[in-house]
Amino acid sequence: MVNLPENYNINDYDRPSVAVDIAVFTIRKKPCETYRHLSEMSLSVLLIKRKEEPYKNYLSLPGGFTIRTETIEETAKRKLYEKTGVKNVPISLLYNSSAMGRDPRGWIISCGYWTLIEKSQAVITEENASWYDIKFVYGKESFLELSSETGEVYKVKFNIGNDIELYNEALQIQTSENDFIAFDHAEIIARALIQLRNSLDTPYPAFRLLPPLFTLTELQQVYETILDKPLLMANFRRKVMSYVEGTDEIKAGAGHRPSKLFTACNHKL
Amino acid sequence: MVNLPENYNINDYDRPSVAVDIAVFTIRKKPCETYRHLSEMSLSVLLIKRKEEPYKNYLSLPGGFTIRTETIEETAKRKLYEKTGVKNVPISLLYNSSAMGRDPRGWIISCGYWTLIEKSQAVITEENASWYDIKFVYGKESFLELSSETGEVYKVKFNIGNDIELYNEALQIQTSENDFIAFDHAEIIARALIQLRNSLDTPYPAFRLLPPLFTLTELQQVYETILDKPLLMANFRRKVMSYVEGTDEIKAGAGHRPSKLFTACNHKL
DNA sequence: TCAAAAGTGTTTCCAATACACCCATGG
DNA sequence: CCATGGGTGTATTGGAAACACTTTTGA
Repeated sequence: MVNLPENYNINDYDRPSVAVDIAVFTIRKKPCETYRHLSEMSLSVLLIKRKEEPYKNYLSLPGGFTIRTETIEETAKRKLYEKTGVKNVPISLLYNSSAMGRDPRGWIISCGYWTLIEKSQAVITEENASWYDIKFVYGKESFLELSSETGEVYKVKFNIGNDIELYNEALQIQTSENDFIAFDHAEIIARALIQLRNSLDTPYPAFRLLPPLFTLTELQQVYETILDKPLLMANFRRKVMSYVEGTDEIKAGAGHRPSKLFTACNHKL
Repeated sequence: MVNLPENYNINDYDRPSVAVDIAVFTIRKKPCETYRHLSEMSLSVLLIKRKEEPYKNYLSLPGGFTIRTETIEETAKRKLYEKTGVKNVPISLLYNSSAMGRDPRGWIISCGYWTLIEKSQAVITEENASWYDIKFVYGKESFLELSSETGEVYKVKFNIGNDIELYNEALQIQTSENDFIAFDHAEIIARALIQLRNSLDTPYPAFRLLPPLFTLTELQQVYETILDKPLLMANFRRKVMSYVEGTDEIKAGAGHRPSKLFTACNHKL
């Protein structure tokens, strides 16, 4: 039996607006260079050029405000559906962004999520939304590079400090010099990319970036694109072999030996 | 340059109250059985018997509402400080709980956190707050057992399904039969315990449950208590040796060979 | 014919595991 | 003395990494 306190009025208390922002990643194939070579892949994130203030014309993540009939995760999935047409995919919580002043409209906290979708499943209807290739560039000055098909290239400088005392990743995003990403979405993007990179213990996330039938080389390319480093084929195959199932189908006609097509399977041996 | 949209009024939109709830764990030593034996340890969680409606007299996690001058994490740390006097400890996000009807007072979402504190650092002033030993009990019917020093024993039934399709843990908490835990705090407690168990890749979390000087057997006992299984000493020592530093101090007078005292160190070799 | 990818086998190395053994204490 | 915990060494195992090798295709 649950009762309410007497004279309780929820409106007596100050309340924030609650929004979600979602970093949606996909894998795109670049055009083949020669008839022999496989097409390379690139990792891309969905960004929307804002048409409204605040941050008009800045790049932002898809998102929106939650409503009382939904859980926050349901809001994130609904927004994902509205922007991409993709349904029924898992979506992971990143962190809650709630620093004072993060949104000039007032007290608005944002729940940051990330997810992966197969590009062919997505229908991007919103005119201002498009895929931006994304990669970390390490060097004297590390940065995150976002590049559009139309040739725009944006750089987000960042520092990642591994503070063992805090037992989690301390990330500093520097966008003050060249502001082009709305709100604190640069940090959400960077954190999502770190999470994505750390998510490949099993190939399940990678399966979500590929069609139902795929070659093991395609799966390996997904890994190599996300991790940004080459892997040895023999070892990679041993690693994922227990998660995939061979089919009778063959992918041929590519200027070299045809390859067997595989499907994801849920029964790890 | 950031502008606001014209005629924008944040009060035009429906907003939830936002709260935090924190699962605070500690390790307690049970009394020694004989002069020879070491004292056993138990894992405990801090619970508060509510004095107010709703859920008056039910057990609940420490927590409270966020305010606009704090981040949500700062709210969680402030609430931790108010209930335990403990400051400057890391605190980890679990998940956001936001299902409709989770709080009878209205639209209230809760950000669930968890943390570890050393018992001797905590000063529990609130009269209705106390430590409850906690452990998973597996069997035909699995449940989570909470027991107080005064002899109260509460059981929370649960189902954990590993849904590979969702790539995360699906947890079903059943408290409908014997309701004694307020709100959805049973789920937060269970999820926090799962996170805690999965957090022992490195001994850093375990260090937070021990005083600055500890024996390797104490560290191993912390592991064994959290994981609820025995570990082999030789292997455990090799595993943690690169994370600890020996001191000249010795713990003697325990009815057996004295043991060296160690400290946590941050420079993993 | 041959470059490129598909696919397999072998060796090495490291870390987790299991287990055996000795040491030191104090009641 | 001896139960109990403190502490170390060694053999085994399994998986990751590195590398060598063969097969198959289509322009």
